[in-house]
Amino acid sequence: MYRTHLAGTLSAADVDQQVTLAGWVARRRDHGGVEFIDLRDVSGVVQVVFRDSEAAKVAHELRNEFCIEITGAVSRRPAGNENPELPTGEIEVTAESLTVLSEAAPLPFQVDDHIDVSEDVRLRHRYLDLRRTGPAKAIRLRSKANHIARNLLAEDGYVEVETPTLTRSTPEGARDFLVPVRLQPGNWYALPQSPQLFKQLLMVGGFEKYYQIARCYRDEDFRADRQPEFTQLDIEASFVTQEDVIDLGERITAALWSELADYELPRPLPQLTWHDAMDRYGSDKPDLRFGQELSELTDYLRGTSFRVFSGAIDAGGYVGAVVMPGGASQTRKELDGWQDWAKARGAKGLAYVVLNAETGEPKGPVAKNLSEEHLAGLADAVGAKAGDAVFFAASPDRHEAQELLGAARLEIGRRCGLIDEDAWAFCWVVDAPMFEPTDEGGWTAIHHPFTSPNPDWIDKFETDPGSALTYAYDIVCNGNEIAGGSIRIHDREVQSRVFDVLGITHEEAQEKFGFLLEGLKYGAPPHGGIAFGWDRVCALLAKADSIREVIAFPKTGGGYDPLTAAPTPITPEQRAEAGIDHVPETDEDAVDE
RNA sequence: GGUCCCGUGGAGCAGUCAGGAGUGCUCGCCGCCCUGUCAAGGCGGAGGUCGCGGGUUCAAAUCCCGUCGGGACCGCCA
Repeated sequence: MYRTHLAGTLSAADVDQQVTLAGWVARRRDHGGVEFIDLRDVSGVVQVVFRDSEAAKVAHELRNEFCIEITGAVSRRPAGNENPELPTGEIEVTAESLTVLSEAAPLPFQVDDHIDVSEDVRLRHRYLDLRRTGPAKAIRLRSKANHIARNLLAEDGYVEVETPTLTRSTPEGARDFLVPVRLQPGNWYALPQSPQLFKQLLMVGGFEKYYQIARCYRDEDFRADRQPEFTQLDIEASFVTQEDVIDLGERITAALWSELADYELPRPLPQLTWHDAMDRYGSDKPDLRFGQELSELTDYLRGTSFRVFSGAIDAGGYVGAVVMPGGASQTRKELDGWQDWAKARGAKGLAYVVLNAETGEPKGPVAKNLSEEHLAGLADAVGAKAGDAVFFAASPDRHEAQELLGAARLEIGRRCGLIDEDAWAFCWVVDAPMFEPTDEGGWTAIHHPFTSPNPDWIDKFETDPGSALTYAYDIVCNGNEIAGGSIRIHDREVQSRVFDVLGITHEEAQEKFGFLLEGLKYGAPPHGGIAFGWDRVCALLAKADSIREVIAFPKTGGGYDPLTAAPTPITPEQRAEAGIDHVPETDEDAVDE
């Protein structure tokens, strides 16, 4: 045994105890005749004093982050020398012996909680970064989250099942990571984008309740909340309705937030339909921490001579607005800045009217184009008052215009300080559409192609694919989708009709996921599930800006791992052996995808 | 694929707009001093391809072009 006690657990109750401690030199304060060391281990920090001993001579050689072992007696600190900042501040350990277990080279950065270090440097020496309180705490929090979820699901009779990571491409829609197969040159595994099909087959397999903390892989561009490999808490159950899954999702979320964020979820959580969310917030993951709901003006402005609006209205589209409180006081430059902001996200611009702070009189370039009547009632129509700015979006594509307003709403929330950073606001978004139009005039699944239409549409979704609704549900927290799921199709006939709408031929369906369709033949139970974006959940609980904070060894934006320097080139031998360069003998050998 | 920001001793910054000697700050590092500190203190010292390449100029950290790396966002990611 290297030690008898943990540094951070010592207290006045241990006075006169002889203890052996092992850990790191967090800080040293050398006064010549007496030297203080803050000894840090996993439990915390305690002050070690070196004075008048052989050990004291060696102690002068200590440097930060040396790994050491000391033996000595616990004593109460001299009166007036207590440190109320430290849990162990009442006592100290007077070292009688000191062993240096491992010296530390000069550090690339200070292992010190109050020092700012760039993320790049932190990740390159992540093992040092993780010695710091904040980063360590985030990873420990994630461990607790895993534990909470596993406990709850196990008590509910859920079975943890691992599924393959070397598998076949599944149709989530992202780009696959591919792995060459030495034994079958020209054939490749795909890393799973999610365990979706496997978990459905586990339902066919009669497990009824499955979960897994599953690693998933998608080869797309990265963001603060995206990594090439990420984790889902993946759940599926048989003989469940949407209400059952929503209840389970809420119980898991409630347990996590109760235990890790000291927040009790107001259950049941509010449910918004997907269309409500779009109409009111311009987003399918609305941030409900603040108001500023959108106003639809399509009918109000019908008949306007302003071409930007009439064009959208006449095309059967949408005109709407969002209010920026106090926005009339913005300078011309700031208002122009909104145009650049809108253009940066692909819009033509962001029309606006400002209401004079004293008179409420509407002003601005757009105001000149609107009739007296439209201007007179505008403030009431959008819920604005004198001194506010009103931003408009108009488009033949209703959702496109709403999404622009939704993005503007979030920007307004940020700029006007409307968002309480300590607040939690959860909701479900339900009744999502099944399909959305593709650029080629066809249809694509909004969720995934195994999502069941709801009972209103199950017999007729082909007749109006754009309006058909699904049994799909997302849980949203502060504007983040933290989990999403659906009731699946368990009927081969329905599944095949969905493929028809998606323009997937029978042959293509067989080629891509024939194994699922085959499985559905043999008495597949009704089933559904949900998957939590685990990195995002943990990041929210940790109040972290990026999911990289809750990943032990994350990658940077380019998919680069600063610690291992992966990915790396391979040797010619590896290349030859992997079969990467295999050329199909005939065109028929190449799978057309 | 696109837009914006950043790159200066080991760490974090200032200096760049308005060109004039590698100039400055905080921390760390090395040496010496110091018996009650706790982000200890004092004195002294070392440490630089101003990301890289090219251009303009008498002169470039600074201006221009390109490039690499990092970050944020749009596209993309059901």
